[in-house]
Amino acid sequence: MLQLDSFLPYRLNVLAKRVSKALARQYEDRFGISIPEWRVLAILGREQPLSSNDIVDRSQMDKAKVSRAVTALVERGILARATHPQDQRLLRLSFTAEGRALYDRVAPLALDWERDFLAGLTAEERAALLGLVDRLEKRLGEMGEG
Amino acid sequence: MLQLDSFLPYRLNVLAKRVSKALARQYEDRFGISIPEWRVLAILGREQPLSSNDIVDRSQMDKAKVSRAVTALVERGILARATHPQDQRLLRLSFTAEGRALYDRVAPLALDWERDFLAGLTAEERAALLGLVDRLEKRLGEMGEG
DNA sequence: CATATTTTGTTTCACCTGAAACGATCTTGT
DNA sequence: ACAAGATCGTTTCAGGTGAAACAAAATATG
Repeated sequence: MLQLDSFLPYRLNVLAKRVSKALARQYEDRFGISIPEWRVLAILGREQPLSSNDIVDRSQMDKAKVSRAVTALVERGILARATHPQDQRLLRLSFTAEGRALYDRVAPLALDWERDFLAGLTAEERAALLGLVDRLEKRLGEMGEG
Repeated sequence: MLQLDSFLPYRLNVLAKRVSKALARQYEDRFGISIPEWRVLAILGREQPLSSNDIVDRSQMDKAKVSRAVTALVERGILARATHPQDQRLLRLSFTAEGRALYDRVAPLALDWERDFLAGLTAEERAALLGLVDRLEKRLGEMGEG
């Protein structure tokens, strides 16, 4: 018998969607950034420059979505889009000065929200949760799911 | 510094999306059921009859999405849509015989997939994960998200 | 009672999404 | 060097999405 309360795919989806929406409220209106745009920024905040494909790999977004988010961010002067010297198919995406400044304002907001969200968990519980997420991702890989 | 690897909103979203897609592969082609339709079935599988609003509450889908999924399932003869005798605004949704038969074939598929997916976790880890999801959902409620 | 307000589910509309087609570039094999 | 094929990112297009407007029905208020 399928018990939805304990059916993990269902529970994960509901939780993830609520978290995404709640977090988006922190930056959408204030900075005019969509969820896909925020994801691009978050990934570039860690590592730069990256190609669109790199972002696709790291974000699990499809390449059309990444392309649109990148285009919007470039048009707003937040990202610089250069081409790779050795391979002109590849973009080399990085923050402009303005983009870096924006990221430096948005990222703390996101981290603050996360801290508040996780306030009820101990450090051990947080680590355990991340560890479980890691293992489940790995399991998906083993199962041949992308 | 925002470390995306340990940023839970990001990790949850990537995981949930992959899980949803992988699971959807189990039933989409074989039974012609979309993800929202499957969710409606899963909820009705546990409790019947329900109104559309009940399904909205239990699924975190918006009411337009539920309305469309229900309409499609009714048109396919999978759900019966009766009106409540005391309140004619309310639908009383339940499986037809065909719908019950379909559910009885799809649900085991979903459970099998989940079992395979969770094969690497001990029973304790699974319980811990569900417990954490519960608490995070509750936390979102406290934060006024929904 | 009469009317205002609320609740339920559908529909509209502008936007988002992703699979597939595409042009451009690079790589492989001969 | 050349053709065939792969890879990268953009664009197209058919369909999905959700906020808001809506109609129908119930409830609350004076």
